[in-house]
Formats: sequence, structure tokens, C-alpha cells
Amino acid sequence: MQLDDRSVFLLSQLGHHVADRFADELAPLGLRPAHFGVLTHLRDGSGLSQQQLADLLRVHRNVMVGLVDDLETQGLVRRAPHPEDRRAHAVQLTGKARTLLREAATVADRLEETVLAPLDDGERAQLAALLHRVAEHAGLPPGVHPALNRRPSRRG
Amino acid sequence: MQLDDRSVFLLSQLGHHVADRFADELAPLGLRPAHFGVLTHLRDGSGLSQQQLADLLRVHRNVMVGLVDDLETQGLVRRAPHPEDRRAHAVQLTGKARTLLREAATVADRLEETVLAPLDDGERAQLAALLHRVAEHAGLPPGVHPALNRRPSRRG
DNA sequence: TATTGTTATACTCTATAACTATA
DNA sequence: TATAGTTATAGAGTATAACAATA
Repeated sequence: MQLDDRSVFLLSQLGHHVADRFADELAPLGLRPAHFGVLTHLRDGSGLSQQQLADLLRVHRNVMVGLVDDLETQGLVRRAPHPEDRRAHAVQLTGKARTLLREAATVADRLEETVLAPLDDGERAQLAALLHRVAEHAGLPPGVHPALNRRPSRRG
Repeated sequence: MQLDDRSVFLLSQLGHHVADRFADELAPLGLRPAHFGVLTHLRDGSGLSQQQLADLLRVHRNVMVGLVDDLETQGLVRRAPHPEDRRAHAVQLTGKARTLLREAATVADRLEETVLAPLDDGERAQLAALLHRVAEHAGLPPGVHPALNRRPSRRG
């Protein structure tokens, strides 16, 4: 069997391609995928601790320090005192971050449109359904976790 | 729109998952995905130069030095004099490598079966066809190039 | 002058450990 | 005694530049 006939190979290849493209298009906004992941998790329930964020994104809390530092420097989050634990920070989104998240959503929409361009609406729904079932069977967390820390490609 | 409803997100998530799993299952054979990629390219037309292999796998020739070193140490390839260019090496598979490639194919088959378990035969064909079209439209090289250098996961 | 293989170097990421302040 | 955040350090990976041999 040819390597490129295997669905697992195609999945891996396409997954990396899409992640790279997303990192590239996110870069002009000053974000890496991991930053986007943090902001996304804060969108609904603001005030998560860094440890909670680290668990959600499957990174070590040491890494989360740097990510929150980056976002704080850009004025996208603030470290507020945590109402229930004086050791922790309640990381909160700023208005600027909410604006930026809308731009990031546009980026994602545009990427989805580009990638799925060869498929009609019915086929897109088919693909999404199949991927959903496979992802669920693989036990992948439905929320977030794109395998972060992917930087924009150097040759893009 | 929820993040996990986007096909691009599912693709990225699944792609990384599959690549990680493949790296994990390849590790007991003493190979990383990049090694497997090199061996695969040598399977048909043995005698490629390191530079040719580097181009095919989209890595720098400096990196290929180390990969070929690894494979040579394990007795999977040999550096033969290149018949047409005395600067280059003709990298050739050994019989041991051909045996190992069959084992690696079994690993890939088993992984494909595990990942696609929730789909019946018709759905698997559907998925493969859709992925093929998307990959082709994205301009992904049909041969190889799984976004190599992925190591087995530490927490696997 | 350009290219193949090689080595050395710097830079980035990740992982681990340790420290502080709280709990 | 354990946990949240932080910092420092070491390791692995990648990228760049340079070199010798050959084209």
C-alpha cells in the first residue's frame, strides 16, 4: 500500500498543514496558537487561574507563566487577585482581547474556507461528521488543544 | 461557532494525535518518523544522495547527516560511493531495513485500524476520498512528508 | 563559482527542580 | 504537607554559517 493512500497519513499531513497555516495567519495579530488557546478558554468563564488554564491546554504551569506574560504585555489579559485563593491569579480578558478574538475567528473562518474550497456544502458536512466521530472515538478532548506552541513557519 | 465544530480544528487535532501515536508505536522499533520517512524513500529507488533525501523530506541537509548517521549505526542503510558524483553518497537500504519496513507497515496498518474503528468500510472510503481532495487542493506533496521529527510522547 | 557532506555555533523549546507565598 | 506562581538551569531540536572535497 502506498503511504499517501493511508488515511492516517493524510490526516497527519493535513493536520500539520492546517496548524502551520493557522500559526502563519495568526502571527500578524501578534499571537501564537497557544495564546489563542488561552484567550479562547477565558472567553466564556473569565477568571480562571493559571493552573486551570495549564490543565486545559495540556501544558505545564511554568509554560503558562510565559504565555500569560506575553498576553499581559500586549494588554490582552490582566492578572487580578483570585477571589478564593490568595496564591492564585484570576486571569481576565480585556476588551482589547475580545476584539482580537473576533479577528482571530475571521482568520479561522477564512482558513476553513480556503482548506475546504474543493468540497461542496454536503461534502463539508460529511467530512465534519466523520472527523467528529473519529475524534470522539480517539478520546480527544472536545474543547481545545490543537497541539500548541506551533510557531509561524519561517518559509511562509 | 464553537472551536471544536470547525473542521480545520478537528483536522489539526486529529493530525497531531495520529502523528503522536505513530511516533509512539514506531519507537520500539528504534525509529522516529523522520527515520521512517528516509527508509520509505529509499525503498523504491535505492541510492539517493543525502541532498536528494533532504529535499524529499523538506529538511536541511545538515539534519539529514544525523538521520543517516542514526540509520547507519543501526545497520539499516549504508553510505556507498555515488556512481555519478564523487562528492555525494548513494544511501542504500540493507536487508535488515527491508524487514523493518514491513514491521513498520504493520504498525501503520494497526494504527489506521484503531483510528478508523468507528467507521464502516464505506465511510472509510468516503473519508479517504474527501481527505485526498482537500490535500490535493492544498498542494500537499503526494509522496511523503508527515511533518517529521516528532518524538514519542513522554507521557505515553 | 556552486554544490555535497560535514562540523561547530547559537538560538529556541521543553523539562526539571527549586523557591515563595499561601492553603 | 501540598499547591499556585515564579525563576533558573539543563537538555533536545533547529537554524546558520563555515569548511573541505568535488563539480
